[in-house]
Amino acid sequence: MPELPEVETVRRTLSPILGAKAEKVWWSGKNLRLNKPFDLAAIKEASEGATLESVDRIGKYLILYWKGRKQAVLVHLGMSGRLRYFEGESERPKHTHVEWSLKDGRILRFSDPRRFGQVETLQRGQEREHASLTKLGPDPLTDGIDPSYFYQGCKRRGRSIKLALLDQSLVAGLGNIYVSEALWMAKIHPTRIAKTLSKTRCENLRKASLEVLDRALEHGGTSLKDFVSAEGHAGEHSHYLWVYDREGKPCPNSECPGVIRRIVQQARATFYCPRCQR
DNA sequence: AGACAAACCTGTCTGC
DNA sequence: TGCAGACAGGTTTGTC
Repeated sequence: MPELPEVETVRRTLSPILGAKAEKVWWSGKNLRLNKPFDLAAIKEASEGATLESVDRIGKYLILYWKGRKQAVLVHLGMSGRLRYFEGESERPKHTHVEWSLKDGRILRFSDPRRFGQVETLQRGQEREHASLTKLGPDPLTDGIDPSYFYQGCKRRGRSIKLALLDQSLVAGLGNIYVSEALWMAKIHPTRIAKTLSKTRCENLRKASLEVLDRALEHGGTSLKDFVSAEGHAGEHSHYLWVYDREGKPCPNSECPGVIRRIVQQARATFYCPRCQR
């Protein structure tokens, strides 16, 4: 489901529960990503009895900081994960895996049908040292993307630009939807080898990536299916997508007579205009 | 380094 | 209506 704009939307919409105290942590008993053993004791140690102080985001990862705790809670939504709060008593939705009962009566829940998500702990102040975050590139929103870093990064990659952007090591946060969108905006063909891009075209792509993420964020993210904010609202950006999931439709560039095509790269769908992307 | 496949898991949609 | 198969927003792991 969620790429950077969706995860950032969740982060922002969690603000109403900042300052709330977690009374009790509940776990479904099922493991999450890669069936790694879920460490309930660690999650309790990081959050139970503590006040939610802040929520940060790096790439597609959320970090929940609880007051006075050395460990923070790291959350990744995978494909179908949701992190949202509920007002008062309510029936536990299917596929809920972690639940924080808050002292004010609300409940924070992580649910994830496919269980590709992740909930674990990491050391406060050493976030980037955590195994999941160590290989991530800069976060486009909080770190920005330095033009020469981005150009040099492309220069070092001998694979297609689609795959280079999808890999989180160059830039953290772009996923399958927004990579297609950014490449369309920059008029770059998805199979083009990253290192063959000129400095100018890299710069266009860098700017396009930032703009695509900003635009999606303004619309509260893209909900193709599962995604909802922490308040339970779907995002509106699916109505504004240029190429993603639009195979056979005309290129949104009114000057261009092209038709959107779908190809598969590394077992993942890519959408592009064969006419204006080179 | 990178290509490629498979793995993790469930839900939903398509075609016969 | 039923069933098999394909596919889905992500990441990791292993082999070549």
